[in-house]
Amino acid sequence: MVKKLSDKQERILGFIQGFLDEHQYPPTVRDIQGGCDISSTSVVDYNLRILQREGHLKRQNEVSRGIELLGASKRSTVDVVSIPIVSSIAAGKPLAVPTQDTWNNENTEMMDLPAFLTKGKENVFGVRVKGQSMIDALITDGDLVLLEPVESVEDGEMVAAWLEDNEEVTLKRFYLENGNVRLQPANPSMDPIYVPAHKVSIQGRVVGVIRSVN
Amino acid sequence: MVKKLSDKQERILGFIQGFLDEHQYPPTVRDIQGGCDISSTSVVDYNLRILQREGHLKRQNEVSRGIELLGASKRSTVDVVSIPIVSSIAAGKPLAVPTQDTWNNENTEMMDLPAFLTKGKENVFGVRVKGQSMIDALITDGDLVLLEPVESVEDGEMVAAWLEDNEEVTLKRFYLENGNVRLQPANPSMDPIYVPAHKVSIQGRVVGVIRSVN
DNA sequence: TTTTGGCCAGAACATCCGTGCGGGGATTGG
DNA sequence: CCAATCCCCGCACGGATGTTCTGGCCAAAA
Repeated sequence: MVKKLSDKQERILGFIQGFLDEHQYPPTVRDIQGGCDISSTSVVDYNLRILQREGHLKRQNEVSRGIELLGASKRSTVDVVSIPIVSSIAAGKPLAVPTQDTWNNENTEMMDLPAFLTKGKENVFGVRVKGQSMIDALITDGDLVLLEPVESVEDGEMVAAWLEDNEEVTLKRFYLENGNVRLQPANPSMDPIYVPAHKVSIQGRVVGVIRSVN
Repeated sequence: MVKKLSDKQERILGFIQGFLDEHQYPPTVRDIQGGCDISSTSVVDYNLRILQREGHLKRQNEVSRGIELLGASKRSTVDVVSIPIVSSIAAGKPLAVPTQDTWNNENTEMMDLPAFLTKGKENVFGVRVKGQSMIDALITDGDLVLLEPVESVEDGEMVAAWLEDNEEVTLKRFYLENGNVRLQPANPSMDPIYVPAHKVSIQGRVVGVIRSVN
C-alpha cells in the first residue's frame, strides 16, 4: 500500500519536519524549494501532491503554508517541561544540584517530560541513578529520579539527603524528631536510620521516579 | 513588568492558540480579524505589535502566518503516545489486559506519555498498582507500570506473570529452565521462585515504571 | 476648550506564495 | 525508433496577506 518515496520526497518530508521544529509554522513552497535545492516551485508542488496522495501530509488549497504533517510526525498538545539531567549519583559525593547556569548551558543534557509528572514545579531536575545504593528507596540502577530544590522540608516528605559522615546521598522519607533526623526507607520492611540534624543536608525533594526497562 | 492585557488582546491570544490547535499553522491577520470580530486588519496588527512587545509572541516580518507563541503557551515538540490505564492490580485476579475495544472506549482512562518512555511500542498499556505486593519488584503503592502485550518472552525479560496456584500477578524477571520457570525479583537480595511452566501465564512485558511522589 | 494619546475603520500598497502552463530530458514498453 | 510516462524546469498570473496611510472617535489631561 505505502509506496516507496523517492529520494527527493524523503528530503522534502524531512525538511518540513525540521522547519516545523525550528519555526512554529510550516514552510512555503519556496522555503522547501530553497531548503531542498530544487530549482522550481512547481517541482515542489508536484511532489507535495504525491506526498498528499500517499497520505503523508494534508494540504489546504490556496492557503499559504497550508501544510499539515500526518501520521508518525503528528504534533502533541501535551504541555511538556524541559528538565536538566545532572550527573549520576556517585558514592562519596553530594549531588551536583543544577544552578541557573545549568539550564542555559548547551552541554547540559535535557529531557522533555509531560508537565503532570513534575506537577508544574518550576525547577525540577533529574538524576540518573547508577548502582544499587538506592535499592531501599525502591530505586535501582538506571532509574531517573526527579528532584525539586527546596529550602525546607516537611515531616514525611521523600528527600535526597547528603549524609556527612557516610559521605553518601540517600533517598528517604524525612522526619525531624527533637534535633535528630529520622530517615525512613520507602521499603517498609527496612529500618530507619537516625542522624543528628547538623550532619544532614537536604539536596532536594523527590517528585517522581521514572524507570525504563530494557 | 507584565502589563495587563486588554480584553481584545486576550481574545486574540486565545484565538491564535485555538487556531494553532485545530490547524497545524498559525492564522493570518485576517483570520484573526474574522475570528475575533474585529472590523479592520490594522487593529489586529496594532494589537499584535503590543502582544509582541509584551513578549507573548514573536512575529516574522513580511512572512505570512509568521506568528509564534511564546512562554506558557509554548509548543511541545515531544512525540506523545496515549495509553489506556487498566484497573489496578488486585490480589486474586489476573490483569484486565486491554482489548482493541479498550482503546476506543470512552470510559477508559487514558494517559499521554512521551514516546521515548514506551520506546515506540504500539500497544503499551498502564497498570496502576495498589498495595505493597510488588515491593520485591521495586514497585510500590501508586506506581504506574507500563506493560506491553507479548506473545512470547525471552529469558531475562521483566514480565507480569499470572501465577495460577497463588492466584496473583507478580512482576519478575523471566527465565525458562527445562520446563520450569524461574521468576527472579528485581531486588537482588531476594530469592527467586520456581513454578511449572503450565502454571504461569505471561500477561505482558514490563516496559517502564512511573512513580509520582506526593 | 484645546490638546494629547489610545484605539480603530477603511482603503491603498507591496509582497508573498500557491498554482497552472508550456516545454525538456530521461526511462520504459512496444 | 516511437509513444507514453514520469519527473523536472522556468515563468508568470492572480489571489492571499502583511503593512502602511489617512482620518475619525473619544476620554483624559492641560
